[in-house]
Amino acid sequence: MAKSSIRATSSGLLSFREAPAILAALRKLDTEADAIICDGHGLAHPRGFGLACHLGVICDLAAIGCAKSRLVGEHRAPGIARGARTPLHHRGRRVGTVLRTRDDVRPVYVSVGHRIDLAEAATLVLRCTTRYRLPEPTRLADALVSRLARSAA
DNA sequence: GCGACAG
DNA sequence: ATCTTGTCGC
Repeated sequence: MAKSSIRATSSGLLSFREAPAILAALRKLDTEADAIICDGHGLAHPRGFGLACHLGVICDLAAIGCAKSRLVGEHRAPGIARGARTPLHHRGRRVGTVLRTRDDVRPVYVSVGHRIDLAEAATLVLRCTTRYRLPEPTRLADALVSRLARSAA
């Protein structure tokens, strides 16, 4: 698909593409989830309601957005050390935290999804990133998907 | 009006 | 996201 046409107009609609599959997967879990760490944004969104918000409200669970890149907002560069952070603002509002999860790696964009505040969200992300840039749950999911994609070929 | 734009 | 080449570090 051309990167310019449909992709451009569908920006900010990640929820509508991925939420159905994610919800189906959550229903298959043997154990009940306590919180959801999303590979995408929460409040740091064009309409203030990203994937993490959708999933949190629908599942009535704590949810946080932990995106690999910026969608909206402005910020300064956080310090170079793990744990360093800087606020993300959009339209005069604090919508997230740009957090360095490892020394000298690109920071992640943390934002509130549902039933959790920004400080707690950042803390949880840090607790899940003792070893890699992205939260362990996200890494495990990515690894599983690429493994399945490989075996499907 | 044009470009930017989570994964 | 997906693909691909090249480099870096444990």
